[in-house]
Amino acid sequence: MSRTPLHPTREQIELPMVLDCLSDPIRLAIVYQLAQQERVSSELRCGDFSGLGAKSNLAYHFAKLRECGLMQTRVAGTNRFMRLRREDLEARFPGLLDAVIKSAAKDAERLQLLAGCEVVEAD
Amino acid sequence: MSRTPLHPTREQIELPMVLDCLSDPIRLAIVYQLAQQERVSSELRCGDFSGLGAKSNLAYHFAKLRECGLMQTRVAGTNRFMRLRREDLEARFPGLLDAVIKSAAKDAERLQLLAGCEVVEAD
DNA sequence: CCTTATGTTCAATGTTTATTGAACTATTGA
DNA sequence: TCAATAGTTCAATAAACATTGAACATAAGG
Repeated sequence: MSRTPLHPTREQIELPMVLDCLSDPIRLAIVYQLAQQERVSSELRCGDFSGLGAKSNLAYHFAKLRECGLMQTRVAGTNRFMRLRREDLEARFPGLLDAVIKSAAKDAERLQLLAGCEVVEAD
Repeated sequence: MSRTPLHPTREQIELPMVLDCLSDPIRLAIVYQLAQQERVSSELRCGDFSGLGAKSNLAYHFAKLRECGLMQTRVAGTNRFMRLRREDLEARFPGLLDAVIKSAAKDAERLQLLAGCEVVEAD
């Protein structure tokens, strides 16, 4: 397995790529779940999203989320911890991420955003 | 030419479709141009976007923008007038459209948003 | 009428996309 | 050292997408 993957710099983050990333229901669910969890911890493992699909498909979506600058991946042992790049996104596109997450929250059931993912309390 | 095309009701507007629509550079440019023009007039003709591509390709993008609920089309003679469905979008996804348009404005040159479209003063 | 202007629709093309299962890599812990 | 765990990568597939030009429909103006 390669080392920690490449991420775009803040300046390299592009609006169309970000919007396209967020337009996929699975990726939107990943981002939403990360945002929900933020009050508890800013990071989640890949495995915490297993309710959203098969491992290899999730890896594909994780890669897209990384490439467009929405997420950071940190390697720790056999785990990868993901977090939203809130500050970078806020710097590039003020208010955008929040607006999307709030919009998603409004439609949470319609979007089946929480399919199979109980939000776990940190210990 | 068929009569005024179908538009989704406010409640039928879906977040992923809206984001996907806005993720295409040409459609983003159309929305941006409509938003810029709003201070002068809330409507633009299809032909006003001819700087963005070939007619048939634009018609394709117009259809997408209509189907996802971002635009309204009004038929008047041989012209079609388009306007942003601001109120419906604000009701469904508060703050989202503004955040996207502001983000686009920030990157206007990078996105080549105004390619071939001088904003015309109303008379 | 006939012509012109405005858009849409259609068919064809090539590209990108999401999804799957299998193979692979790397790390942990027994 | 061996097995189990966590993720990624690859190849294959089917579906969706953007783009083009030609054909079409409709309305306006001479």
